[in-house]
Amino acid sequence: MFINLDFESKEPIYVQLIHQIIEGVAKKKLQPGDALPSVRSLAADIGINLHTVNKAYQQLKQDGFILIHRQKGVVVHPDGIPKADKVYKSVLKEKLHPLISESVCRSVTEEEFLQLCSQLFHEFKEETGDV
Amino acid sequence: MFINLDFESKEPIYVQLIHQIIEGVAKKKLQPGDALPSVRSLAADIGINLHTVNKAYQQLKQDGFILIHRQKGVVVHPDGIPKADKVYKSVLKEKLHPLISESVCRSVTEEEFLQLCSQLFHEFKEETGDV
DNA sequence: CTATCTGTTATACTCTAACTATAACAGATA
DNA sequence: TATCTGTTATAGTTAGAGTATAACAGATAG
Repeated sequence: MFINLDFESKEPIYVQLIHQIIEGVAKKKLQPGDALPSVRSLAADIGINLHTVNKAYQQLKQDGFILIHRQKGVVVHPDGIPKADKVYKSVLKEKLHPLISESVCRSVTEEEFLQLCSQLFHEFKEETGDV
Repeated sequence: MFINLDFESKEPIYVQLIHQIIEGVAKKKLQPGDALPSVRSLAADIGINLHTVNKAYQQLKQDGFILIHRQKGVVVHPDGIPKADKVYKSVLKEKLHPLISESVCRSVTEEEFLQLCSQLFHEFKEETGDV
């Protein structure tokens, strides 16, 4: 796998895991239907406990990113990732709020901020291995 | 004060405090030189411990938002808030990254995302009591 | 001078989240 | 039957968040 954790980070391991898997989906390294490692093998691979991996998987399942067949294993959701709904957008807004508020204080212009976001968006499009 | 905390939130109280004060500065409810309540009075006002307020203040001081005169009290930094430097922008980027990556997965278009940010930026300009 | 305000520091305690360590269970499959 | 899957349960450690007191040092108002 392409998982790369920072054990010194204040960001919990299972959150880092979630982010990296989502990033994998965004960059299409992981496509709908693709299999993910079992909780045990991924845990062993990274050198962490299986419960930590399981916690990440449960969260990803809850958010509609993956399907977990009891004996078949874990799979990126075959129907694709659920589109953003109002709840998601509301949460997104709450997460953006403090970032923008501090940016305003630090004299980051709206243009500059949007440009940064735009740049990040393009990071995904570039690495797309579209058919 | 305009402080409004959610004690049920997973977001630590001191972080909420930091965000709200920064938001106050961004909306110019708090201007450079303005006095902030003492750790004790704010703590009593909100109904929390003075150490929790102090933790928030220390962080804000570290980030250049406020000045703390040992006996005079706490003041919004008279010279204004330090402009965004490379470190800040790098951290900002790291915080935006997972948000954008999930948005991409959920089919939020770049335009839609930028529009949301833009909207948040305008929230601050609107409430500005500029001279 | 004294009382009272400020931030600061120190100690100690509770509670929760994160993470680990084992173990066991149940269903599928080779 | 052995082995793989996810799942559940129990138990332990560690760190962060928050609280509770107390005390110190400098400034200031009475």
